[in-house]
Amino acid sequence: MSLQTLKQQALANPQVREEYNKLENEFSLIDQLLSMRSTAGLTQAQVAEKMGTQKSNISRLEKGSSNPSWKTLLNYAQACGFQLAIKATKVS
Amino acid sequence: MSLQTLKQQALANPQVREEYNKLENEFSLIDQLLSMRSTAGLTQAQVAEKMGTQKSNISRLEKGSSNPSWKTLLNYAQACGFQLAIKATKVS
DNA sequence: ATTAAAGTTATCCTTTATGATAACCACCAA
DNA sequence: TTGGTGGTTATCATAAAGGATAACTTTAAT
Repeated sequence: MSLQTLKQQALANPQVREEYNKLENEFSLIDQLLSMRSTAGLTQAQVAEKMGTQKSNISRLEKGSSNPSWKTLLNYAQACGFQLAIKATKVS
Repeated sequence: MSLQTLKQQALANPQVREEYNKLENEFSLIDQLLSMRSTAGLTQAQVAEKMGTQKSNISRLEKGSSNPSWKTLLNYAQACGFQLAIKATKVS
């Protein structure tokens, strides 16, 4: 059995799929944060300053070890010169 | 001077515009939550049950008086049968 | 090899989001 | 009018987010 089919079977389980989807979303969230800041050409310290906080907090945010609030996401995006919206897509 | 031009002038101020953008985003967030649940045809109590919480908390969430965490948004979306992503668009 | 800048990690403290419960309002059907 | 359903509000307790500071690692430049 290949890894692919193993993954398929695992994802056939609705419970597993839910967790998987959540993980995917978390990954993409962090990716988006990083990509916003890098295309803005800003350092963590610069973003922190614009947000009125500390660079260590930005690092914590970007390392994915936390669970940011919506307002924090908005502020971060704004500091990087972006506007934010959520995209909801029907699943299953 | 018309209301329109007054608004334009106000929005010409970067600080004002930042706040305005944040508000717009907050509105659209709540709209999306409501729309997810209504297209799913679920009651607050049903969503609450799927999320493992209480209907009063769902109400609080939807009334916009709070600032939900990303995971809370993911859970809510999932309970309504949606997947979530953030869309970042360059501004100004 | 040194230095400086960028990023990471740990810790403490304060604020706030979230869970839980209970009482309430609005509406509609029986 | 009564009962049921969907939604709201208030309050409390607890878990967790976010701010601040400091020490540390990594990386890049000279």
